Amino acid sequence: MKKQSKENTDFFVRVYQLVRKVPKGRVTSYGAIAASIGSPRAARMVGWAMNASHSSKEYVPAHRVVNRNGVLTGKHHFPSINTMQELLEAEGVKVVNDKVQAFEKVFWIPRIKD
DNA sequence: AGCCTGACCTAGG
DNA sequence: TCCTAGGCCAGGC
Repeated sequence: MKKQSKENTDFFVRVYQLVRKVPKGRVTSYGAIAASIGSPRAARMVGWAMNASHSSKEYVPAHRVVNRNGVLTGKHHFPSINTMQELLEAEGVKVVNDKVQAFEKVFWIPRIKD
């Protein structure tokens, strides 16, 4: 079953919808998202999708997406390198040295099923 | 159609 | 423990 629904949402779109489901004050990892969409090895693509997220009409909380180490690897891609951290802190996520504190606790496991 | 890039992840030295 | 190398998938040129 290669093709799924006619919607056949592109890889990017799938990521966007999933990231949008990330609750405030929580973060997730690229690999987790990739795995949730069915491509655990496409973690890189997730980041790429984030880069194109600005293309998405809907708002995508890319700041809630970090790498497996809980480090804000994508902070450099934000308007300001401090934007990502401030956004997270504004949501209650503590970030120190560009790294999410209590990452395990704030880590949110994405799931397609609502 | 082929080569390069990228906000990652895992493994080996 | 830090550094290097490879694989991975999709998009851009």
